[in-house]
Amino acid sequence: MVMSQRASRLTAGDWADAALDALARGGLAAVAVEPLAARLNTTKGSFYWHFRNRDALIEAALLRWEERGTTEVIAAIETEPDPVVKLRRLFATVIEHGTTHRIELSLLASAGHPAVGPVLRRISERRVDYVARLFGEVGFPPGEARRRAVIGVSVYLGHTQLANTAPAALPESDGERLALISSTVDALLTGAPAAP
Amino acid sequence: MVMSQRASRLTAGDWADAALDALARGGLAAVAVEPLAARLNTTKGSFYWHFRNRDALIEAALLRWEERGTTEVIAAIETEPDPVVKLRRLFATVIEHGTTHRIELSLLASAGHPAVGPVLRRISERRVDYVARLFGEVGFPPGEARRRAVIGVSVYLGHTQLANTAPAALPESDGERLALISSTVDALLTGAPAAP
DNA sequence: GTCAAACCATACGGTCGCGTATGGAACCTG
DNA sequence: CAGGTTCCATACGCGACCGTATGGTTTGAC
Repeated sequence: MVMSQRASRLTAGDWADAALDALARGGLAAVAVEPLAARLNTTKGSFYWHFRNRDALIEAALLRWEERGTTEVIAAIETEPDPVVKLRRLFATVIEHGTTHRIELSLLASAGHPAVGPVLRRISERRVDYVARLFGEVGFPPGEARRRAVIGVSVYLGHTQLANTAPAALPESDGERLALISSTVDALLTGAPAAP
Repeated sequence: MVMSQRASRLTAGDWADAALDALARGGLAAVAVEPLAARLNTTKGSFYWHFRNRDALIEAALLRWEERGTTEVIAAIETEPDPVVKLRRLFATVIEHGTTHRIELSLLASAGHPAVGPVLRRISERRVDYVARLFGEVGFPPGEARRRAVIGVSVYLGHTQLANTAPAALPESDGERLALISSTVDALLTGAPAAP
C-alpha cells in the first residue's frame, strides 16, 4: 500500500483502505491523518477534501470493513445450498482471511469507541445469527442451534486470536489447522436430526 | 483508582496498576504518563523517579498482568487434584475475570509492540500447554490432549470476545453461560479413557 | 537536630497530530 | 480557451504528551 508515485487522484475509498491497513498494523491509534497521507504519498489537503475529520474516516473505513466481512462473506457462502457444506466453508475461512481478522483483533481494543462498538456488535451478532440459522437449516431446534452457533463462533474467534498471538500453539500446517476446525464442525453437527 | 487524596508515597507497583487500569479502559494509547499522574493525584516527577521512561512502565505493567493471569490462576486451580474438576474450574473463570480479559483484548491491537507481542505469546502458549497437560492427566494421549486444548482455549477466548463485543449474542444469565461452557467441557471430555 | 536518600512538583523544549485557512493545480464542460 | 468544479499542498495555531532539568519535600538513620 506504500505508493511512492501516485498515478492519479485519490478517492475516499483509497483513504478508507489505507485506514484499514493502518488499523490492522497498529490499531486505531495508527489511523492518523498525517502518517496516512505520507503512506499515500500525498498531504492532508486531500484528506480534508474527502472527509470532514478523522472520525468520518474511521466510520467510512469501518463500514467498508463490515461490508466485506459479513455481507460479502455470507453471499459467497450462500451460493452453496447444503447447510452442512455452508458451515464447513464458513469455518474454513478462519484460515484464509488473515487481514480481516487482524483488523477485528485490533478493533477489540477500541470497543468503547463510539464508532467501533456498534460495528463490532453488529458483525458479531450477525455472525452468530447466521451460524445459528445454518444449524437450524441442518435441523436443530432453535435453542440448540443457537448454542452450537455460539460455541462454533467462539472457536472461530479464539482460533483467530491464537493464530495471531501464538501461532506456535496451533498445529503447524494449514492442513492440520483445517482438520482441527473440521473436527470441531463435526462435533457441533453430532446429534443432528436425520437428513430431511 | 481515582485517588483525590493520596495517603502516602506511591510505589512503582501503584503506577503499574494504574497503567493496567488505563490499558483496560483505552488500550495502550491510554497508558500516558501525564494522564496517569493526574489519576494518581500526583505529577510526573514521581513517575520519572520510579521509571526510566514510558516503555519501562509498560513492561512492568505487562509482567504484573502476566503473573496474575497465568501463574496465579494456575496456582489456584492446582489446589484441586482431580484433572476434570480442574478443567471445569479453569473454564468457569471465563465468566469471572472480566478485567483480565479486558486487558487482553486491549493488548491484541498492539501485538506488534516489542513488549506486548512476547507477553501475549507467552500467556497464550502457557494457557494451551496447561490445558493440554490437564487433558493428558485425564488420560488422553499427547496429540489428542493438545488438539482438545486448542479447541477448548479457542472457545474460552472466543467467548471472551463475544462477551465484550456482543453480549446480547450470548445467553443472558451467568448461569446459562456457565452451562454453555460446561457443555463444551463435557464434549471435550467425551471419549476420555476410563478413569485410572 | 543533621544529613542523606527517596520521592515529588514544576518549568521547559521538542515532537506529533489535529483542524482551519488559503492559494494553487488538475480536470471537465461548453 | 475560459471558467467552474474537484482536488490537493502548505502554513498556521493549538493541545497533548514525552523526556530532561532543577529545586523542593518527606522520610529514615544516626
